[in-house]
Amino acid sequence: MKPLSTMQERVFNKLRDHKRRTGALPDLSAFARDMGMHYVSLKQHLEALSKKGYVVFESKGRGRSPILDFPAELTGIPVLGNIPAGPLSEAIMDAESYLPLSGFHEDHFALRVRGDSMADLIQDGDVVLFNKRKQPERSGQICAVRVQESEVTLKYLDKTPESYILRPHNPLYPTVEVPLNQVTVEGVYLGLLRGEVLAALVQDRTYYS
Amino acid sequence: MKPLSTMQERVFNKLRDHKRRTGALPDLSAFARDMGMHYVSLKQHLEALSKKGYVVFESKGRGRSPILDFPAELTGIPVLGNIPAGPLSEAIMDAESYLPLSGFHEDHFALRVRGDSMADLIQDGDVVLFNKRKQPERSGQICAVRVQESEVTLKYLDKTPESYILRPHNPLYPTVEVPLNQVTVEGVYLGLLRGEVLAALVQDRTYYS
DNA sequence: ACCTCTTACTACAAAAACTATAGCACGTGT
DNA sequence: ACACGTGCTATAGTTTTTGTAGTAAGAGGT
Repeated sequence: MKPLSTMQERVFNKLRDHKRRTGALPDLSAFARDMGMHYVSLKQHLEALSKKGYVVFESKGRGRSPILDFPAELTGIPVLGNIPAGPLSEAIMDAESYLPLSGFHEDHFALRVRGDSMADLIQDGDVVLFNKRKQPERSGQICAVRVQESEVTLKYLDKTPESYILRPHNPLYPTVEVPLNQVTVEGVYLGLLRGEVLAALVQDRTYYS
Repeated sequence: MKPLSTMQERVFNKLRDHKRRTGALPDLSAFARDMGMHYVSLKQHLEALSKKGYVVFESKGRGRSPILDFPAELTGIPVLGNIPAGPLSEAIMDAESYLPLSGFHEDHFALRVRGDSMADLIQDGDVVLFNKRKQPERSGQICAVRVQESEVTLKYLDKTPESYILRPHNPLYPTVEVPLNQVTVEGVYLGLLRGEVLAALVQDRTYYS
């Protein structure tokens, strides 16, 4: 992503603050006044931000309110198809879609579950929401864990002084014990979505007249 | 809910159509042209609709775009705490909250599940989405069913020539067979939400400047 | 020296939205 | 019969936002 100039970054930050405070985005004129900046200057900055992909900005003509918003990649929670070997940040780069869940964002990601190691609690195809910053504090929390360099899997996680115990919900799968240093906790379970709910949320946000 | 006059209803329907077609709501002027109606007339109709609770309409002053939207009760899916005895339509009246899931609406409702008859597939506290118009077409679909005048429960539903078989997922609960005329299928399972996802969606929509 | 990007301004034009006011038509109540 | 309110429509004028065009100065790279 292209770097921002000083003013562009100030505009972008103020815009993000406004969205957090009020939930919506301001008028251009009001916003320009707020920034102590001329309307035309602000517009130029927004056009630059739009060209660089930081905002969605689309003028609609004289007198008409323009479209101004953040792109889904910046406000939605990334939904990952599967998490292959490699760092999590890389998988987040090519998310298959984004969930527009306000309140969450920076510390969260979602995973479309493959397999049934947590069945029947979590089904194949469910989209599970995780916090990627927190470490599990209680024993028995569901976590997205990576053993050494393998794929990420979903398990109940128990901690002993020198190892993690990875416990599936499905009794057909084995419980395994792994030394602490071989385990990376990629995220702590927060909730899930199943079925047609997904289609309603994972809409690409298209903009209309 | 107060009745609408001829013109008010036409405005309301056209507004709903526009929202369905384009996803957003139109400018007042453009919309008035579309209706072959004067701007001021349209505004009066919208004010009347607003007073009767059919739309949210808030003027912001000259030159400023007004706020125009449907209230959550009309676009969101009602989430029912529990479904007591009595008709479903009555329970929908006092929904505890609404899920803003675009695409769905009129034929759907959600239920906050109590009990664990479908555990571990569906947990206590999950919010399950249903279609209330469709009847189950395949055997073994999960449905919200009411036996005679009792509370609504969640079960797998199988149909025989003269009875329904209500099968729980949890083996601790009994499978029961009930004559056709004693069973009402209130809804067919579509999907579910679990955990903190709910807090992010079930926000009351407040409107800002 | 030349070009591009960033930043900023002035002046003007177009559209949307609001206000005030007024004219009909159609009831209801007195 | 009359006044009154309600629903619906329209005209004229005001304010605000938004957009367009053109100008200009400074930074940085080629």
